[in-house]
Amino acid sequence: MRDLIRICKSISDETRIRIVKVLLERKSLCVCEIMQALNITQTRASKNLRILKDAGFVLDKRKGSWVHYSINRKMPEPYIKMLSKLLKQSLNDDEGILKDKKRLSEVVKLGEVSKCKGR
Amino acid sequence: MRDLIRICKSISDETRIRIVKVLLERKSLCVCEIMQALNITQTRASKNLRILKDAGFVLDKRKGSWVHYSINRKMPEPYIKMLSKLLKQSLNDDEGILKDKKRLSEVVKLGEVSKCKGR
DNA sequence: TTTCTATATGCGAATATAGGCATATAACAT
DNA sequence: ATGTTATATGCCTATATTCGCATATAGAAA
Repeated sequence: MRDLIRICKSISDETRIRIVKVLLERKSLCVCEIMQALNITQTRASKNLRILKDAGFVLDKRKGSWVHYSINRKMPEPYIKMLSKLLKQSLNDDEGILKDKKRLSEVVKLGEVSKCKGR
Repeated sequence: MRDLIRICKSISDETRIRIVKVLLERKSLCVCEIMQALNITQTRASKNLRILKDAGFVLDKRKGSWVHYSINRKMPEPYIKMLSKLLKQSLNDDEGILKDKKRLSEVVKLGEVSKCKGR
């Protein structure tokens, strides 16, 4: 019960839904790519990623200075699996989500030198 | 986005998950049956039912003095449909849920004259 | 070492949520 | 009409959540 509630709460927030939606677009993203894609502060990105991680929704992997986050596609709990699927099907016409994806493609494509020189 | 968040929030609470789980056991239940099954106050039952109703998870139907609530199985939003399915598969071994179901079967079977003379 | 860059986190303020008590409303019975 | 039962809701308090600021930590580079 506790787990289920934690998981549901983790996607009951607009910022975190947006994070999941951009993560579903790529194999993995580092925090600075996510904050640029969503146009949010670093604190906000980090804290919400922590919540998604604690829920089991995303995995993190340190690579030097960068931490790469990815959707947990390996051995997710059944709840996570179903909800990832739900989110994958959802909001694909949403204005805000489309903007995030657009910014994401720009950030990842151009490297965006000012921040995140990781690519 | 707003709808999705409202729906996820509606099942991010133990009381409401318990309500959905007992409602999944029957065609419909009135408020007093639900409050007895979960052993909670009337206020708590009513308020949480309202939240589930606003999310589109449950339907209500007045029958005289009683209001019968049921899972929205007719034309639920895709989100609701998937999440109902998820909840149907979930927590079937959960101690608390089993207790709720046990109390439910007693309440509905015996009529429990002290409250809810609706049956 | 010091100095960057990337990320995490403690604290505090604003806001949201849950649930109790009292009360309101609705339907029915007398 | 009055009373009784079922349900809903306004107000209040306790608790939780979100997020910004400042700061801490971690790794790479100089």
